[in-house]
Amino acid sequence: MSEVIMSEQKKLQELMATCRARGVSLTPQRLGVMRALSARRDHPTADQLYADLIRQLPGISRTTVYRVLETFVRLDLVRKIDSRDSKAHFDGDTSLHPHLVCLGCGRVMDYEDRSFGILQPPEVTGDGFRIVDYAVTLVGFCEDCQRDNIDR
Amino acid sequence: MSEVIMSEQKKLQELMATCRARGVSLTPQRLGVMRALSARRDHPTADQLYADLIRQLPGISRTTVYRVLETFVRLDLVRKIDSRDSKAHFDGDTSLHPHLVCLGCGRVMDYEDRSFGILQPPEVTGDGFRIVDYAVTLVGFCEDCQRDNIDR
DNA sequence: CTAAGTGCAAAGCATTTGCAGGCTT
DNA sequence: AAGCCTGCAAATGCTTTGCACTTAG
Repeated sequence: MSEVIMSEQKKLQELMATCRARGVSLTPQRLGVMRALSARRDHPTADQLYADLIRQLPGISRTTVYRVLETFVRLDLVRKIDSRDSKAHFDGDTSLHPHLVCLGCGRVMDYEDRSFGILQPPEVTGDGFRIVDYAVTLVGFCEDCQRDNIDR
Repeated sequence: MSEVIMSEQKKLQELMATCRARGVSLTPQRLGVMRALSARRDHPTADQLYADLIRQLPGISRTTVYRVLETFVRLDLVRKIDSRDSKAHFDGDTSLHPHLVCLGCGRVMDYEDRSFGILQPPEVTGDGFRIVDYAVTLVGFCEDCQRDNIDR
């Protein structure tokens, strides 16, 4: 728990610093989205964040959540993750680490071993493709979905 | 070129064998989709395949392309790939290998070194997540998109 | 023959956009 | 005050679905 709180505080400070440095407004919506994202240890979709936020920030719109997340990605505060459920998921931890994607419920989580799948791709491949990033995704079924036997 | 032809032939034979074995119909549409997919060495979207097919199989519908691909995935003839462009891409090679995803044009291709990123994830993680598959995706810009300087 | 497969049109979702009004700096 | 942000509603784009017709086996 203290870990989550810690990173939440740190993340909010990072947001404030970045807004100042990059000259973007620090709005209650942006603060709220960052807080909502940091409060979870899974990697939620825009809509899940909207559902979380509507309680604390009544009147916030889905559109704003999408736009704020887009801004955060542009500012390198948040990483957008491709999942298998045709929804974008978001991770407040922008460092490179492997993810678990559940085929049952669509949840995206961190894999416990953060050093797993550390690769050294070349900057440029033999056919001239310039590599700027990579992702390692472990796919399967989370504990809950195994129990529920919802194997899709 | 002979490689592509080879794998196309092999793939069509695999399709026929699988249809027989699993009791599903071998329709011209299914044959066409498999041929269209095998004819490319990138990993196209359903819509790209539809565009390729409309010439050889006038009258084929987009819906059918989607449905045929879904069937192929179910029959393990084709693998569905998550990309970054919010479109599903399809790969006739179902074996595990790394992909290149271009942020410029959205193209998905094979990475030349097929043994790159071979990992040994555990069957079950410490928190009970059962791993059944994984993906290694290298993200960047293909040669064409570097030339065009379309860096989005 | 008959179940499986196809085509069409319409629906379904996640996400984006245009625009008018509101809020940060 | 000035422009960035937000909210609403409508639009977009990929994909799926309902239904009647067709075709493979």
